[in-house]
Amino acid sequence: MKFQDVYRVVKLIPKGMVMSYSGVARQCGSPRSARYVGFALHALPANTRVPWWRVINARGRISNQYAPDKQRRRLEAEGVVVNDQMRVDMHLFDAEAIVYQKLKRT
DNA sequence: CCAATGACCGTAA
DNA sequence: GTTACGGCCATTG
Repeated sequence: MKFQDVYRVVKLIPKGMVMSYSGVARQCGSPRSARYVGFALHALPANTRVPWWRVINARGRISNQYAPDKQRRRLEAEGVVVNDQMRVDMHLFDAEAIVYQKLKRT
């Protein structure tokens, strides 16, 4: 599992949906590397086209400490509902199953 | 090479 | 619902 593996999976998250760090790690084939996913996203340049804002923690919370407001605005712009505690309902917006199907198809 | 470092997670109390 | 802790592992210095 490398940075590029993380980016490849994150790019498969559809607009208007989210995925947890651990979910991304699972779909990369390294289920225990959730922490590393955050490390990979942190390393992204500002102008990247990798949709890093669609990755939140497993409890549905925005845990980005660097640009939480930007992340929230981008999610809401796509139709993702973020409540006043920076939380998203993972039951409604989790894209892991969809990403899994996309990867399976290859 | 080795140790430290994370935008984390699951379990336990 | 909460806090605490150990495990995780590619990258970096």
